[in-house]
Amino acid sequence: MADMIEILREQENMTPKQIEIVKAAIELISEKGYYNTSTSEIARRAGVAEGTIFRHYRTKKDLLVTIVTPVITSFSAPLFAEKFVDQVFRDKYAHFEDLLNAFIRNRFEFAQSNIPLIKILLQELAFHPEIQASYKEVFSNKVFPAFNQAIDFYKEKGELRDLPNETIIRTIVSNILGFMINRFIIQPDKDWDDETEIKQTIDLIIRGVG
Amino acid sequence: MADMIEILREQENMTPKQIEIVKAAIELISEKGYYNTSTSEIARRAGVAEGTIFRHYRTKKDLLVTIVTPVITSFSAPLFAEKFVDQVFRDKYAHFEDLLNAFIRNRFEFAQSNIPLIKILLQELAFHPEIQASYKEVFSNKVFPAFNQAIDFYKEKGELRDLPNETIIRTIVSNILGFMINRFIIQPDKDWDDETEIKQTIDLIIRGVG
Amino acid sequence: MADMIEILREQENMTPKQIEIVKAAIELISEKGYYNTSTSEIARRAGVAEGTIFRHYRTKKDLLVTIVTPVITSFSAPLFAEKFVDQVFRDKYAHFEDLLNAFIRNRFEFAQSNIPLIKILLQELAFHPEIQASYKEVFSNKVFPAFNQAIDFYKEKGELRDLPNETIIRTIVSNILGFMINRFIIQPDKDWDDETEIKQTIDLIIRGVG
Amino acid sequence: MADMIEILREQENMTPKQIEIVKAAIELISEKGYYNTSTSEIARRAGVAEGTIFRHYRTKKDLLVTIVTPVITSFSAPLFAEKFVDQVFRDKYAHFEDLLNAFIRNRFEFAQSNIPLIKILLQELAFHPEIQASYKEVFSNKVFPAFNQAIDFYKEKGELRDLPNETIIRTIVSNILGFMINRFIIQPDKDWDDETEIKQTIDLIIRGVG
DNA sequence: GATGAATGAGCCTTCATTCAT
DNA sequence: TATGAATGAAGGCTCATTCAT
Repeated sequence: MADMIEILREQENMTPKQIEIVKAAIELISEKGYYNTSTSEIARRAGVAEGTIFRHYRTKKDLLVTIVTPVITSFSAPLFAEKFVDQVFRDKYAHFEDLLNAFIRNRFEFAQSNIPLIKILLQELAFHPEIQASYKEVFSNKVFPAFNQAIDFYKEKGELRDLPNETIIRTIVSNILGFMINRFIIQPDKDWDDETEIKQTIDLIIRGVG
Repeated sequence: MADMIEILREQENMTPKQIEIVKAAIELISEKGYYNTSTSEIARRAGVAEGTIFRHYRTKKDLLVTIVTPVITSFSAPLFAEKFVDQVFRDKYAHFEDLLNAFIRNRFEFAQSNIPLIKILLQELAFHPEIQASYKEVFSNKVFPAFNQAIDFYKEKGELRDLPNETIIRTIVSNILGFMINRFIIQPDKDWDDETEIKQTIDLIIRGVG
Repeated sequence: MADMIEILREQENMTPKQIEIVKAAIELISEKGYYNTSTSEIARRAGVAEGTIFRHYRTKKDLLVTIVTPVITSFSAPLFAEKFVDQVFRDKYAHFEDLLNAFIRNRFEFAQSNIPLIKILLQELAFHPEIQASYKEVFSNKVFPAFNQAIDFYKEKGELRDLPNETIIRTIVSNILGFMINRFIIQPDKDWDDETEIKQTIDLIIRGVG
Repeated sequence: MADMIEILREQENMTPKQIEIVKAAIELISEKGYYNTSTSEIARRAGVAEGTIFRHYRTKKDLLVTIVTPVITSFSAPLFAEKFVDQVFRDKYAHFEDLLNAFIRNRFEFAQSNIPLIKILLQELAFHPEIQASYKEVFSNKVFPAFNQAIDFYKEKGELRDLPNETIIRTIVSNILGFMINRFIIQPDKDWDDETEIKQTIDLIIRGVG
């Protein structure tokens, strides 16, 4: 799983100093939150002058948005891929459970590689309208439609109960996020048996909506 | 369902000005977050002098903790009641589903009456060690043990599958919170059919763990 | 040696609450200084409401002045007494040394009974024009004239060298204060042999100016 | 006599703004005292923004300590010099009176060049434990030992009476400080004949302890 | 007279942002 | 492009003083 910072670097053509700034910001903000992290602290940890931050990012909020926006996209990445729906329909995933299985494992690995970024996203989403807007746009234009199509597909195959799609999505997302938040944020140090937990999570969802 | 502010007033014997302060703080902090809300703004909205806040709460953080701590307790209130476990064992809830049904409806009403407070709790939990400590204490000493006993009880009756209790609890909590966060925070203005949603949530949980 | 607070009580006709206020103020201000002592703290230690202080003293500064002013007078008290100069001239003190001896012992005892008050006077004199004015008035109208007459008297008797009176006074005061400040403020816990120290102080002054 | 601010500038490598801040702080604090001087006032007089003060000094107290600490050292400077005791023993000062003479004149000039700083030291010593600690350390490790050696030396030469060293030191310090406080602080505007006053002060000390 | 809740001016301090070098 | 000293608005908090009870 490609690291988000790799993605950033390629997408945005970042200089080495910029990379240091972003890395420092991610570390500090994910640990202490946006409002408890000062730009001077970010600069210090990044090994640059405070002014350098503002040469690359107009404001502190700009830096946050730059960091968080791609995460929103990437976290839902599989659902974006044109081929995602194609694959569903081309029987790449014979059963909904196969799709769910692939989806969870893929998102689990992504989360594992990007814990700090996801912490930031979850924590700051509540406070920054810019982030909310970005999230809503991605969700309603990409995530929801892709999910919708797939769900309709498996409903017709008789693999999903006749529940409102929103309810099914909510159930899937709640169970996955509920697991991951426990796994990576609340009890990261617990001795987890990931394989079993993932299987159980899939099973619980399937029993509910399948 | 008694309003939290009622509870605060009675428990803490608050003066009218104090009530205004707490009300203003809840409104503002739930809307904009703790760090975006200044004490001068709270004072203005409460119709008191800024100094008055500090006569009643030593620090701004103190005010937050005073607001949030009882919510932690109250949100888990049913599980506290000595009689909760008693009731379970005395066959008040013949089936696990009955218990779940009672629990969800009760918590739904509580949430409905205290949306701003619950928003504050969820939003600020990440940033304030004091709140985390308070939450952890309540969870591990009260919520978890009560849940545990009840789950064991219904397991023996064969109504719950042989999953780890933690997994069962996580499933219950994830689905309930997932619903409520959507219902009250993300899409509060949507035209919800609460009765149906609640039934579905219960059903989804029961299918998963039952 | 009558305690200053006794004097205050008699002179000012103070109520019991007032006495408590003044006592608390003296304790706290002498320990921590005027600016580090809040009126709320004084009220608490005095066991009265904060408002009560302002019923008796228009301002906090007023309270300080009320406390300090009589100390200025009392510290120079012997020199005030009409009879002081009389006594000198009526040969009560045959030699300057006798006078000095009586004076130092008397002032030593006074200081010993009123350490906190004298600390306050010395510490706050620098910052409060009101106190300075009071001090200057007493010094130039009472202390200096009385000293002057006595010094002239013993000069004529050939017991004092022909130094400017101001220099003689400064020497006397410097040596006495130098001793007392060490004795009561800088090293109050040292194991002092007061009798010897006093005799030495007298001797040092006499050798200098005698 | 090098001005203290010169010393500060060299020792601490201060920027021009810093020098202005320190100068303004010295002026204001010596006039009105630490607690009557606000940082905004210091900034205004220094011609800098208030924030600039805190870029150079972490707290207001820090600024005070930075100003006062070197004064404690410098005021006792001659006694520090390795050569001071050497000089005494190498007969640079044949008689105690020569030493005292050199010492007083040197300290007189220092005081004259640094009146505001010495006022601050004397005034604030009472209220700031940090300053007290610094003073005590210098006094007990440097001033007292140097004085001690010199006194013992002249005692053996028969030039000082057999008084406790502490008493001799107290007499010297009391008389010198007594003179200087009158000269520079209490009556700075009087028309002083410094030469005569200094000679008299020396004479009074020598008569007392010699 | 006594109370103590309420006031609000003023303080110290932080920090995102600017700009001359 | 990078620096980091300087800025100044804004924030949390203290405390002498007032006043209705």
